[in-house]
Amino acid sequence: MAKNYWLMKSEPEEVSVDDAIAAPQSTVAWTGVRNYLARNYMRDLMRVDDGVLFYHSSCAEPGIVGIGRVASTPYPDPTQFEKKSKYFDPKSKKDEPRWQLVDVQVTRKIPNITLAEMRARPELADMVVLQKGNRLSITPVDAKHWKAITGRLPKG
DNA sequence: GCCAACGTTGGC
DNA sequence: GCCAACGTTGGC
Repeated sequence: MAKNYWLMKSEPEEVSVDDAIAAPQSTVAWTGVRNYLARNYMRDLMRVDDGVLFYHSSCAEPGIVGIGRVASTPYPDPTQFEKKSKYFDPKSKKDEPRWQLVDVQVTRKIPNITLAEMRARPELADMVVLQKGNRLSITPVDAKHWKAITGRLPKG
């Protein structure tokens, strides 16, 4: 089965690429997704070893700051059951969890490919994340876009 | 802080 | 099932 590729947004004030790299195995559980389409991508379409573009959002310089991989099969997001969490979902049942997530492992940090830089590159113009009105925190990435982005990174 | 875009909720 | 109101995202 061919690999799929994904762009996953994280607010650096919550989980930055450095936070992820500092975590055990440089791996973090992708908690807090509360959008059904984004959930469905994780639950139904992601496979272990799919490629991940780690994106910083809601910050001074939004952009792609790391490369990673899907590091687990889907499982229930624990924060949906934590009453003190801002991601608590009172409608979710333990025996029928509403929100699923995957683990993401960051394999390397890269110099920020900013949103402005992405928009300036014609070969990236039809990336889902760049489309007008897109707000999804997880979007699929075409293999051609993955190659265009990862194919011209500095060594390291 | 503003606001465009879009998802969710709830009354009917 | 419709749709107005409301909430959230996220760039600027």
